[in-house]
Amino acid sequence: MFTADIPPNQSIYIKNLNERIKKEELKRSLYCLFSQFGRILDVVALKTPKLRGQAWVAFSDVTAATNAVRQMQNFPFYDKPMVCLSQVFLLPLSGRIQFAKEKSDCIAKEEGTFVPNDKKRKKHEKAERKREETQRPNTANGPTPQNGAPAPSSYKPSGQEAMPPNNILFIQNLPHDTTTAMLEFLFRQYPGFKEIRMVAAKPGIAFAEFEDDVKSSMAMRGLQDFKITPQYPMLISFAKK
DNA sequence: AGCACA
Repeated sequence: MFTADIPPNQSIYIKNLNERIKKEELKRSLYCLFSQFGRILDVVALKTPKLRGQAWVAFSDVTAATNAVRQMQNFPFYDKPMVCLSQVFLLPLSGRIQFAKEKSDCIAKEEGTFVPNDKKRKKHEKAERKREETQRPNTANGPTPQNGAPAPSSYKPSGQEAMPPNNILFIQNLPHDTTTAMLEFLFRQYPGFKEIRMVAAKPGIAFAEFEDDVKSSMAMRGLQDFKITPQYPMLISFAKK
């Protein structure tokens, strides 16, 4: 059963996020993290006192949202750093992802049922503005992503899709600052995951080992073309025997 | 802990 009595809908609500992450970074990370479940219409995160550490992700359909809630609940979250994009943030703990209580504005707008609520907005407007004024660059917190001008992706499909099934996957076209932890995060969602191996001397590629080739195939299907950054859809094939 | 979005 899902958390609480909120009926499934297109938007999910996430709480217990690391509050030190800047808003834009958090949104990008969540976008990256959840886009594996379907098309995302909007990610909302505010840093107001009441709303910090929380976020909403609106999907284009409830199936995607349902998968997101279900998968993330089964995820062995506890105390492991959650990694996405070049950002590491503390995970929401297991069970901290639910369906949103109310319809996201972006969805209401698509349906043509959107009605602005001035009262609520006015209140938060003030808080937001105040925050913006007092906000200063925050360098002391957490790792700073090293995203120096990403060279345009220079990958060419290598025809390895045709390799015979293998319990080990070969992953190409990764951003050069991809870490083992990021890939573990992505691949361990799939049953039978064993480990990620990267070679320091060869940036941009990695190996993901599964218990067998049926399980590795599932992960390949699920993560094929997953974009850790927008320019780099990952290219997954079976490793050479 | 905490359910919003001009």
